[in-house]
Amino acid sequence: MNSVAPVKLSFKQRMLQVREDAIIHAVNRLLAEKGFDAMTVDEVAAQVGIAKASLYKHFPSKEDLAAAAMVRVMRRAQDFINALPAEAAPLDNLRAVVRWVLQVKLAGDMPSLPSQNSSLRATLIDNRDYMDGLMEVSDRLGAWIEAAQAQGHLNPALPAIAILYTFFARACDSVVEFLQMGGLFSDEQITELVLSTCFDGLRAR
Amino acid sequence: MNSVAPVKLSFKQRMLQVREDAIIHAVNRLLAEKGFDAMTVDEVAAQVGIAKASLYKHFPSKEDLAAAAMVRVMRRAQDFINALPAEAAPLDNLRAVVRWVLQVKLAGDMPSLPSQNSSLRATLIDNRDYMDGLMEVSDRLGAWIEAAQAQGHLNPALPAIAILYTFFARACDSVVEFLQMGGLFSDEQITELVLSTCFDGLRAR
DNA sequence: GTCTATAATCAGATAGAC
DNA sequence: GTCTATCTGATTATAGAC
Repeated sequence: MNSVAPVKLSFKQRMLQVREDAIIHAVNRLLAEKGFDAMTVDEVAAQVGIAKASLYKHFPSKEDLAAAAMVRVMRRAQDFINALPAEAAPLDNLRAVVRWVLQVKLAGDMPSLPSQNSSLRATLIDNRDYMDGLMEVSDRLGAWIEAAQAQGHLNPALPAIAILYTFFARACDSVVEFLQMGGLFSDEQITELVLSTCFDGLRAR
Repeated sequence: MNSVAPVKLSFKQRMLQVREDAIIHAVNRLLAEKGFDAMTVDEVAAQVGIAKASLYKHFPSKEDLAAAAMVRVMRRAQDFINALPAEAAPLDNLRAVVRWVLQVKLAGDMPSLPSQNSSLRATLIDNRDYMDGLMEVSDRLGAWIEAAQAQGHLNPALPAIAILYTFFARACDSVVEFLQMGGLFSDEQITELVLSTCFDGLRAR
Protein backbone atom coordinates (compact mmCIF):
# COMPACT_ATOMS: atom_id res chain seq x y z
CA MET A 1 0.00 0.00 0.00
CA ASN A 2 2.58 2.50 1.09
CA SER A 3 4.76 1.70 -1.88
CA VAL A 4 2.16 2.49 -4.55
CA ALA A 5 0.38 5.35 -2.87
CA PRO A 6 2.94 8.01 -3.82
CA VAL A 7 2.82 7.00 -7.49
CA LYS A 8 -0.96 7.18 -7.66
CA LEU A 9 -0.93 10.48 -5.86
CA SER A 10 1.65 11.92 -8.18
CA PHE A 11 -0.37 10.87 -11.21
CA LYS A 12 -3.50 12.38 -9.77
CA GLN A 13 -1.64 15.57 -9.01
CA ARG A 14 -0.27 15.71 -12.51
CA MET A 15 -3.78 15.42 -13.92
CA LEU A 16 -4.90 18.14 -11.57
CA GLN A 17 -2.02 20.32 -12.67
CA VAL A 18 -2.85 19.86 -16.33
CA ARG A 19 -6.47 20.71 -15.73
CA GLU A 20 -5.59 23.81 -13.77
CA ASP A 21 -3.14 24.89 -16.43
CA ALA A 22 -5.93 24.65 -18.99
CA ILE A 23 -8.17 26.75 -16.75
CA ILE A 24 -5.55 29.42 -16.20
CA HIS A 25 -4.74 29.51 -19.88
CA ALA A 26 -8.38 30.11 -20.72
CA VAL A 27 -8.66 32.78 -18.03
CA ASN A 28 -5.54 34.47 -19.33
CA ARG A 29 -6.90 34.62 -22.86
CA LEU A 30 -10.28 35.92 -21.76
CA LEU A 31 -8.73 38.53 -19.47
CA ALA A 32 -6.54 39.73 -22.32
CA GLU A 33 -9.45 39.75 -24.73
CA LYS A 34 -12.31 41.28 -22.74
CA GLY A 35 -11.03 42.20 -19.30
CA PHE A 36 -12.13 41.08 -15.87
CA ASP A 37 -15.63 42.50 -15.73
CA ALA A 38 -16.70 41.28 -19.15
CA MET A 39 -15.26 37.82 -18.57
CA THR A 40 -17.86 35.45 -17.10
CA VAL A 41 -17.16 32.29 -15.18
CA ASP A 42 -19.55 30.49 -17.52
CA GLU A 43 -17.32 31.43 -20.43
CA VAL A 44 -14.26 30.13 -18.68
CA ALA A 45 -15.97 26.83 -17.93
CA ALA A 46 -17.23 26.53 -21.50
CA GLN A 47 -13.80 27.25 -22.95
CA VAL A 48 -12.14 24.66 -20.73
CA GLY A 49 -14.94 22.21 -21.43
CA ILE A 50 -15.96 21.53 -17.83
CA ALA A 51 -18.92 22.50 -15.68
CA LYS A 52 -18.88 25.75 -13.81
CA ALA A 53 -19.23 23.95 -10.49
CA SER A 54 -16.04 22.06 -11.27
CA LEU A 55 -14.20 25.34 -11.74
CA TYR A 56 -15.17 26.32 -8.23
CA LYS A 57 -13.55 23.13 -6.91
CA HIS A 58 -10.25 24.44 -8.24
CA PHE A 59 -10.61 28.16 -7.52
CA PRO A 60 -12.88 29.57 -4.82
CA SER A 61 -13.89 32.72 -6.70
CA LYS A 62 -13.67 34.65 -9.93
CA GLU A 63 -11.10 36.91 -8.30
CA ASP A 64 -8.89 33.92 -7.56
CA LEU A 65 -9.13 32.86 -11.18
CA ALA A 66 -7.83 36.25 -12.23
CA ALA A 67 -5.11 36.12 -9.59
CA ALA A 68 -3.95 32.77 -10.94
CA ALA A 69 -3.59 34.32 -14.38
CA MET A 70 -1.59 37.18 -12.91
CA VAL A 71 0.68 34.72 -11.12
CA ARG A 72 1.23 32.97 -14.42
CA VAL A 73 2.23 36.08 -16.32
CA MET A 74 4.42 37.19 -13.42
CA ARG A 75 6.21 33.83 -13.52
CA ARG A 76 6.80 34.28 -17.22
CA ALA A 77 8.24 37.69 -16.60
CA GLN A 78 10.55 36.28 -13.95
CA ASP A 79 11.69 33.54 -16.32
CA PHE A 80 12.41 36.08 -19.03
CA ILE A 81 14.30 38.36 -16.67
CA ASN A 82 16.35 35.53 -15.25
CA ALA A 83 17.36 34.46 -18.75
CA LEU A 84 18.84 37.86 -19.55
CA PRO A 85 22.65 38.17 -19.54
CA ALA A 86 23.97 39.54 -16.27
CA GLU A 87 26.93 41.05 -18.07
CA ALA A 88 24.83 43.10 -20.46
CA ALA A 89 24.28 46.81 -19.97
CA PRO A 90 21.39 47.39 -17.54
CA LEU A 91 19.71 49.70 -20.05
CA ASP A 92 19.74 46.97 -22.68
CA ASN A 93 18.16 44.49 -20.31
CA LEU A 94 15.48 46.99 -19.37
CA ARG A 95 14.73 47.64 -23.01
CA ALA A 96 14.49 43.90 -23.55
CA VAL A 97 11.97 43.57 -20.73
CA VAL A 98 9.79 46.36 -22.07
CA ARG A 99 9.98 44.84 -25.53
CA TRP A 100 8.90 41.50 -24.08
CA VAL A 101 5.93 43.11 -22.34
CA LEU A 102 4.84 44.78 -25.56
CA GLN A 103 5.15 41.56 -27.51
CA VAL A 104 3.08 39.64 -24.98
CA LYS A 105 0.48 42.38 -25.14
CA LEU A 106 0.46 42.48 -28.92
CA ALA A 107 0.08 38.71 -29.03
CA GLY A 108 -3.08 39.04 -26.96
CA ASP A 109 -1.57 37.25 -23.98
CA MET A 110 -1.44 40.07 -21.45
CA PRO A 111 -4.29 39.81 -18.94
CA SER A 112 -5.74 43.17 -17.96
CA LEU A 113 -7.47 43.91 -14.68
CA PRO A 114 -9.47 46.97 -13.66
CA SER A 115 -7.18 48.98 -11.41
CA GLN A 116 -10.05 50.23 -9.24
CA ASN A 117 -11.72 46.95 -8.24
CA SER A 118 -11.13 46.63 -4.52
CA SER A 119 -12.12 43.00 -3.96
CA LEU A 120 -9.81 42.03 -6.77
CA ARG A 121 -7.02 44.07 -5.30
CA ALA A 122 -7.54 42.41 -1.93
CA THR A 123 -7.37 38.97 -3.50
CA LEU A 124 -4.12 39.85 -5.26
CA ILE A 125 -2.54 41.25 -2.12
CA ASP A 126 -3.50 38.11 -0.22
CA ASN A 127 -1.95 35.97 -2.93
CA ARG A 128 1.55 35.13 -1.79
CA ASP A 129 2.74 33.82 -5.15
CA TYR A 130 1.66 36.99 -6.86
CA MET A 131 3.17 39.32 -4.30
CA ASP A 132 6.44 37.39 -4.19
CA GLY A 133 6.69 37.49 -7.97
CA LEU A 134 5.86 41.17 -8.09
CA MET A 135 8.50 41.97 -5.50
CA GLU A 136 11.20 39.93 -7.16
CA VAL A 137 10.50 41.53 -10.53
CA SER A 138 10.51 44.96 -8.90
CA ASP A 139 13.82 44.25 -7.21
CA ARG A 140 15.50 43.02 -10.36
CA LEU A 141 14.27 45.91 -12.48
CA GLY A 142 14.94 48.38 -9.69
CA ALA A 143 18.59 47.32 -9.50
CA TRP A 144 19.00 47.72 -13.25
CA ILE A 145 17.30 51.09 -13.17
CA GLU A 146 19.63 52.44 -10.51
CA ALA A 147 22.65 51.01 -12.27
CA ALA A 148 21.59 52.57 -15.56
CA GLN A 149 21.09 55.90 -13.83
CA ALA A 150 24.53 55.66 -12.22
CA GLN A 151 26.03 54.99 -15.65
CA GLY A 152 24.27 58.04 -17.07
CA HIS A 153 22.10 55.96 -19.39
CA LEU A 154 18.79 56.70 -17.69
CA ASN A 155 17.83 60.18 -16.51
CA PRO A 156 19.15 60.42 -12.93
CA ALA A 157 16.71 63.20 -12.14
CA LEU A 158 13.79 60.78 -12.27
CA PRO A 159 12.94 58.80 -9.13
CA ALA A 160 13.67 55.11 -9.75
CA ILE A 161 10.17 54.20 -8.62
CA ALA A 162 8.65 56.44 -11.28
CA ILE A 163 10.73 54.72 -13.93
CA LEU A 164 9.69 51.32 -12.60
CA TYR A 165 6.01 52.29 -12.76
CA THR A 166 6.52 53.61 -16.27
CA PHE A 167 7.73 50.16 -17.27
CA PHE A 168 4.88 48.36 -15.52
CA ALA A 169 2.39 50.69 -17.20
CA ARG A 170 3.47 49.45 -20.64
CA ALA A 171 1.49 46.29 -19.82
CA CYS A 172 -1.72 48.31 -20.05
CA ASP A 173 -0.67 51.01 -22.48
CA SER A 174 -3.64 52.21 -24.51
CA VAL A 175 -1.30 53.44 -27.24
CA VAL A 176 -0.71 49.83 -28.19
CA GLU A 177 -4.44 49.22 -28.54
CA PHE A 178 -5.00 52.45 -30.46
CA LEU A 179 -2.23 51.68 -32.91
CA GLN A 180 -3.33 48.07 -33.23
CA MET A 181 -6.93 49.10 -33.94
CA GLY A 182 -5.91 51.56 -36.61
CA GLY A 183 -4.35 48.71 -38.55
CA LEU A 184 -1.72 50.97 -40.09
CA PHE A 185 1.25 49.41 -38.34
CA SER A 186 2.67 45.94 -37.92
CA ASP A 187 3.28 44.51 -34.48
CA GLU A 188 7.00 45.10 -34.93
CA GLN A 189 6.45 48.72 -35.86
CA ILE A 190 4.19 49.26 -32.87
CA THR A 191 6.80 47.72 -30.60
CA GLU A 192 9.52 50.02 -31.90
CA LEU A 193 7.29 53.10 -31.77
CA VAL A 194 6.31 52.55 -28.16
CA LEU A 195 9.86 51.64 -27.17
CA SER A 196 11.07 54.83 -28.82
CA THR A 197 8.53 57.09 -27.13
CA CYS A 198 9.14 55.36 -23.81
CA PHE A 199 12.91 55.69 -23.73
CA ASP A 200 13.59 58.62 -26.03
CA GLY A 201 10.42 60.66 -25.58
CA LEU A 202 8.49 62.60 -28.18
CA ARG A 203 10.87 65.52 -28.47
CA ALA A 204 13.58 65.57 -31.08
CA ARG A 205 17.07 64.66 -29.85
CA MET B 1 -50.52 82.45 -25.63
CA ASN B 2 -47.83 82.67 -28.20
CA SER B 3 -46.22 85.54 -26.38
CA VAL B 4 -45.70 83.71 -23.10
CA ALA B 5 -45.12 80.21 -24.41
CA PRO B 6 -41.47 80.81 -25.37
CA VAL B 7 -40.71 82.17 -21.92
CA LYS B 8 -42.28 79.25 -20.13
CA LEU B 9 -40.58 76.86 -22.52
CA SER B 10 -37.24 78.50 -21.97
CA PHE B 11 -37.65 78.30 -18.23
CA LYS B 12 -38.62 74.67 -18.44
CA GLN B 13 -35.68 73.99 -20.67
CA ARG B 14 -33.36 75.74 -18.28
CA MET B 15 -34.59 73.57 -15.43
CA LEU B 16 -34.11 70.54 -17.64
CA GLN B 17 -30.62 71.68 -18.49
CA VAL B 18 -29.70 72.18 -14.86
CA ARG B 19 -31.03 68.75 -13.95
CA GLU B 20 -29.16 67.10 -16.78
CA ASP B 21 -25.98 68.92 -15.83
CA ALA B 22 -26.30 67.51 -12.33
CA ILE B 23 -26.77 64.02 -13.76
CA ILE B 24 -23.78 64.30 -16.05
CA HIS B 25 -21.66 65.70 -13.25
CA ALA B 26 -22.52 62.72 -11.04
CA VAL B 27 -21.83 60.30 -13.87
CA ASN B 28 -18.51 61.96 -14.53
CA ARG B 29 -17.43 61.63 -10.92
CA LEU B 30 -18.53 58.00 -10.69
CA LEU B 31 -16.84 57.11 -13.96
CA ALA B 32 -13.63 58.69 -12.76
CA GLU B 33 -13.87 56.99 -9.38
CA LYS B 34 -14.96 53.45 -10.23
CA GLY B 35 -15.20 53.08 -13.97
CA PHE B 36 -18.11 52.16 -16.18
CA ASP B 37 -18.73 48.58 -15.06
CA ALA B 38 -18.63 49.27 -11.36
CA MET B 39 -20.84 52.32 -11.68
CA THR B 40 -24.50 51.41 -11.24
CA VAL B 41 -27.47 53.44 -12.44
CA ASP B 42 -28.89 53.24 -8.91
CA GLU B 43 -25.80 55.02 -7.62
CA VAL B 44 -26.16 57.77 -10.18
CA ALA B 45 -29.79 58.28 -9.28
CA ALA B 46 -29.00 58.31 -5.57
CA GLN B 47 -26.20 60.80 -6.04
CA VAL B 48 -28.41 63.15 -8.06
CA GLY B 49 -31.24 62.65 -5.62
CA ILE B 50 -33.87 61.49 -8.09
CA ALA B 51 -35.52 58.18 -8.87
CA LYS B 52 -33.86 55.80 -11.26
CA ALA B 53 -36.89 55.87 -13.55
CA SER B 54 -36.48 59.63 -13.89
CA LEU B 55 -32.92 59.13 -15.07
CA TYR B 56 -34.19 57.00 -17.90
CA LYS B 57 -36.47 59.86 -19.00
CA HIS B 58 -33.33 61.89 -19.63
CA PHE B 59 -30.99 59.23 -20.97
CA PRO B 60 -32.18 56.03 -22.64
CA SER B 61 -29.41 53.77 -21.34
CA LYS B 62 -26.39 53.52 -19.10
CA GLU B 63 -24.21 53.74 -22.18
CA ASP B 64 -25.78 57.06 -23.10
CA LEU B 65 -25.07 58.34 -19.60
CA ALA B 66 -21.41 57.53 -20.08
CA ALA B 67 -21.43 59.07 -23.53
CA ALA B 68 -22.82 62.31 -22.09
CA ALA B 69 -19.93 62.42 -19.63
CA MET B 70 -17.48 61.91 -22.47
CA VAL B 71 -19.09 64.70 -24.46
CA ARG B 72 -18.70 66.93 -21.43
CA VAL B 73 -15.01 66.26 -20.97
CA MET B 74 -14.43 66.61 -24.70
CA ARG B 75 -16.12 70.02 -24.63
CA ARG B 76 -13.86 71.04 -21.79
CA ALA B 77 -10.85 69.96 -23.77
CA GLN B 78 -12.03 71.98 -26.76
CA ASP B 79 -12.55 75.03 -24.58
CA PHE B 80 -9.06 74.69 -23.15
CA ILE B 81 -7.49 74.22 -26.55
CA ASN B 82 -9.34 77.17 -28.03
CA ALA B 83 -8.13 79.38 -25.21
CA LEU B 84 -4.48 78.66 -25.97
CA PRO B 85 -2.49 81.40 -27.74
CA ALA B 86 -2.29 80.83 -31.47
CA GLU B 87 1.05 82.61 -31.59
CA ALA B 88 2.72 80.31 -29.05
CA ALA B 89 5.09 77.59 -30.12
CA PRO B 90 3.11 74.46 -31.07
CA LEU B 91 5.21 72.38 -28.70
CA ASP B 92 4.30 74.63 -25.79
CA ASN B 93 0.62 74.36 -26.56
CA LEU B 94 0.87 70.59 -26.78
CA ARG B 95 2.63 70.46 -23.43
CA ALA B 96 -0.11 72.65 -21.99
CA VAL B 97 -2.78 70.27 -23.24
CA VAL B 98 -1.06 67.24 -21.77
CA ARG B 99 -0.60 69.09 -18.49
CA TRP B 100 -4.30 69.92 -18.49
CA VAL B 101 -5.22 66.27 -19.06
CA LEU B 102 -3.01 65.18 -16.17
CA GLN B 103 -4.47 67.80 -13.86
CA VAL B 104 -8.03 66.77 -14.69
CA LYS B 105 -7.06 63.17 -14.04
CA LEU B 106 -5.31 63.96 -10.77
CA ALA B 107 -8.34 65.95 -9.64
CA GLY B 108 -10.46 62.83 -10.09
CA ASP B 109 -12.46 64.36 -12.93
CA MET B 110 -11.38 62.22 -15.84
CA PRO B 111 -14.02 59.60 -16.70
CA SER B 112 -12.59 56.24 -17.70
CA LEU B 113 -14.30 53.75 -19.95
CA PRO B 114 -13.34 50.14 -20.66
CA SER B 115 -11.73 50.18 -24.09
CA GLN B 116 -13.08 46.75 -24.96
CA ASN B 117 -16.83 47.21 -24.34
CA SER B 118 -18.48 47.00 -27.76
CA SER B 119 -21.95 48.29 -26.93
CA LEU B 120 -20.37 51.30 -25.29
CA ARG B 121 -18.15 51.87 -28.29
CA ALA B 122 -21.18 51.69 -30.57
CA THR B 123 -23.03 54.27 -28.49
CA LEU B 124 -20.05 56.60 -28.61
CA ILE B 125 -19.63 56.26 -32.36
CA ASP B 126 -23.32 56.98 -32.85
CA ASN B 127 -23.02 60.09 -30.68
CA ARG B 128 -22.53 63.00 -33.03
CA ASP B 129 -21.48 65.46 -30.34
CA TYR B 130 -18.78 63.11 -29.12
CA MET B 131 -17.43 62.27 -32.54
CA ASP B 132 -17.43 65.90 -33.64
CA GLY B 133 -15.55 66.91 -30.52
CA LEU B 134 -13.08 64.09 -30.90
CA MET B 135 -12.38 65.03 -34.48
CA GLU B 136 -11.96 68.71 -33.78
CA VAL B 137 -9.55 67.99 -30.93
CA SER B 138 -7.64 65.57 -33.14
CA ASP B 139 -7.41 68.15 -35.92
CA ARG B 140 -6.17 70.90 -33.64
CA LEU B 141 -3.58 68.71 -31.94
CA GLY B 142 -2.61 67.10 -35.23
CA ALA B 143 -1.82 70.48 -36.75
CA TRP B 144 0.35 71.44 -33.81
CA ILE B 145 2.11 68.09 -33.90
CA GLU B 146 3.03 68.46 -37.53
CA ALA B 147 4.14 72.04 -37.02
CA ALA B 148 6.30 71.05 -34.06
CA GLN B 149 7.84 68.29 -36.13
CA ALA B 150 8.56 70.69 -38.98
CA GLN B 151 10.24 73.04 -36.51
CA GLY B 152 12.39 70.19 -35.23
CA HIS B 153 10.83 70.31 -31.77
CA LEU B 154 9.10 66.95 -31.95
CA ASN B 155 10.81 63.85 -33.34
CA PRO B 156 10.03 63.90 -37.09
CA ALA B 157 10.67 60.17 -37.34
CA LEU B 158 7.51 59.41 -35.38
CA PRO B 159 4.20 59.21 -37.26
CA ALA B 160 2.00 62.11 -36.17
CA ILE B 161 -0.83 59.73 -35.41
CA ALA B 162 1.36 57.84 -32.95
CA ILE B 163 2.18 61.08 -31.17
CA LEU B 164 -1.51 61.99 -31.06
CA TYR B 165 -2.39 58.63 -29.54
CA THR B 166 0.41 59.05 -27.03
CA PHE B 167 -1.23 62.27 -25.88
CA PHE B 168 -4.71 60.74 -25.73
CA ALA B 169 -3.34 57.83 -23.72
CA ARG B 170 -2.26 60.19 -20.92
CA ALA B 171 -5.97 60.37 -20.01
CA CYS B 172 -5.80 56.76 -18.88
CA ASP B 173 -2.17 56.50 -17.86
CA SER B 174 -1.70 53.98 -15.08
CA VAL B 175 1.52 55.67 -14.03
CA VAL B 176 -0.54 58.51 -12.62
CA GLU B 177 -2.60 56.11 -10.53
CA PHE B 178 0.47 54.18 -9.37
CA LEU B 179 2.25 57.34 -8.28
CA GLN B 180 -0.88 58.72 -6.68
CA MET B 181 -1.46 55.51 -4.72
CA GLY B 182 2.07 55.44 -3.43
CA GLY B 183 1.49 58.80 -1.79
CA LEU B 184 5.12 59.83 -2.14
CA PHE B 185 4.53 62.64 -4.61
CA SER B 186 2.34 65.69 -4.79
CA ASP B 187 0.00 66.20 -7.72
CA GLU B 188 2.36 68.82 -9.11
CA GLN B 189 5.32 66.45 -8.89
CA ILE B 190 3.37 63.69 -10.61
CA THR B 191 2.38 66.09 -13.37
CA GLU B 192 5.96 67.12 -13.99
CA LEU B 193 7.25 63.54 -13.82
CA VAL B 194 4.77 62.26 -16.39
CA LEU B 195 5.28 65.30 -18.60
CA SER B 196 9.01 64.71 -18.46
CA THR B 197 8.83 61.01 -19.33
CA CYS B 198 6.30 61.76 -22.07
CA PHE B 199 8.26 64.44 -23.88
CA ASP B 200 11.85 63.74 -22.86
CA GLY B 201 11.76 59.98 -22.34
CA LEU B 202 13.51 57.95 -19.68
CA ARG B 203 16.97 58.07 -21.15
CA ALA B 204 19.43 60.75 -20.11
CA ARG B 205 19.75 63.67 -22.48
C1' DG C 1 -41.23 64.40 -15.40
C1' DT C 2 -41.19 62.30 -11.03
C1' DC C 3 -42.23 58.66 -8.23
C1' DT C 4 -42.98 53.48 -6.32
C1' DA C 5 -42.98 49.04 -7.50
C1' DT C 6 -41.72 45.46 -10.45
C1' DA C 7 -40.25 43.02 -14.38
C1' DA C 8 -36.50 40.57 -16.73
C1' DT C 9 -32.07 39.12 -17.02
C1' DC C 10 -27.77 37.90 -15.98
C1' DA C 11 -23.84 36.16 -13.31
C1' DG C 12 -21.43 34.45 -9.21
C1' DA C 13 -21.78 30.81 -6.23
C1' DT C 14 -23.70 26.35 -4.20
C1' DA C 15 -26.46 21.76 -3.31
C1' DG C 16 -26.47 17.26 -3.82
C1' DA C 17 -26.34 13.05 -6.73
C1' DC C 18 -22.82 10.10 -8.74
C1' DG D 1 -13.92 15.95 -8.76
C1' DT D 2 -17.47 16.22 -12.07
C1' DC D 3 -21.97 16.90 -13.28
C1' DT D 4 -27.08 19.05 -13.50
C1' DA D 5 -29.99 21.99 -11.45
C1' DT D 6 -30.75 25.70 -8.60
C1' DC D 7 -30.21 29.60 -5.50
C1' DT D 8 -29.20 34.30 -4.54
C1' DG D 9 -28.32 38.81 -5.27
C1' DA D 10 -27.45 42.57 -8.11
C1' DT D 11 -28.57 45.43 -12.05
C1' DT D 12 -30.61 47.30 -16.17
C1' DA D 13 -34.77 48.77 -17.63
C1' DT D 14 -39.92 49.64 -17.54
C1' DA D 15 -45.07 50.02 -16.10
C1' DG D 16 -48.29 52.82 -14.44
C1' DA D 17 -50.09 56.08 -10.95
C1' DC D 18 -49.78 61.08 -9.94
